[in-house]
Amino acid sequence: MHKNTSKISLVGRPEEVAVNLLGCHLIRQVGMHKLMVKIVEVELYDQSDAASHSYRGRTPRTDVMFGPPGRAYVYFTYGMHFCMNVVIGEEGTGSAVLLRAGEPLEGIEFMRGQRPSAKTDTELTNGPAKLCYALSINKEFSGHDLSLPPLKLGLGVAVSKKDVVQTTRVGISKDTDRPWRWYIQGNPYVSRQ
DNA sequence: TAAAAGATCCGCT
DNA sequence: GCGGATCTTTTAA
Repeated sequence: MHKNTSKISLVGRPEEVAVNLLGCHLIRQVGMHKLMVKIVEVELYDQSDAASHSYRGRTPRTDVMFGPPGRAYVYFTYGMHFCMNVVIGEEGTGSAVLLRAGEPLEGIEFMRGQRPSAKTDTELTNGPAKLCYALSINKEFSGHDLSLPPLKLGLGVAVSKKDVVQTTRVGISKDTDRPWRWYIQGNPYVSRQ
């Protein structure tokens, strides 16, 4: 069995940091509603990576990627969607982990209200932008410290290595061969098995 | 100042 | 499976 550390490690070998975010909880407070998901799919992006926003260095948008670990990096894409990352690595390092999918644990009714186009519950949070809609996360959260409400990262249940699949990333056109996507095998909320 | 690309989602076929 | 929606960010001229 794997030991469950008392603290989420966000510095160290980036691949390890990324895979260890699987099973962690993301907790969002919206007024009286408490929402919680388990992270089931992640992707790693870093400075050496042509697919990463940090590849060309620090810009106004990517500034938080180079900031201290444990903050949210939220960006607006395709003219209509938000995606959320967890900034990792020491300050000055442009690396982050994209949260691509989650499994609702609490507040699923609120999430249904946030996702009117979802025909089934799995469609609530089985994609990076869907996750942001379900949890009501927008650009205002970019730079937010994830140890504080109303958006927190919490320890979940440790995921066994044998339940983790490692593969290439989704939706990118550069550095497509990097095996920097991880997901929990068989979890129905994974965007693409 | 302009132009292109983009870590996606949805509806339609 | 495919294409349209829609607009911020970045880069180049």
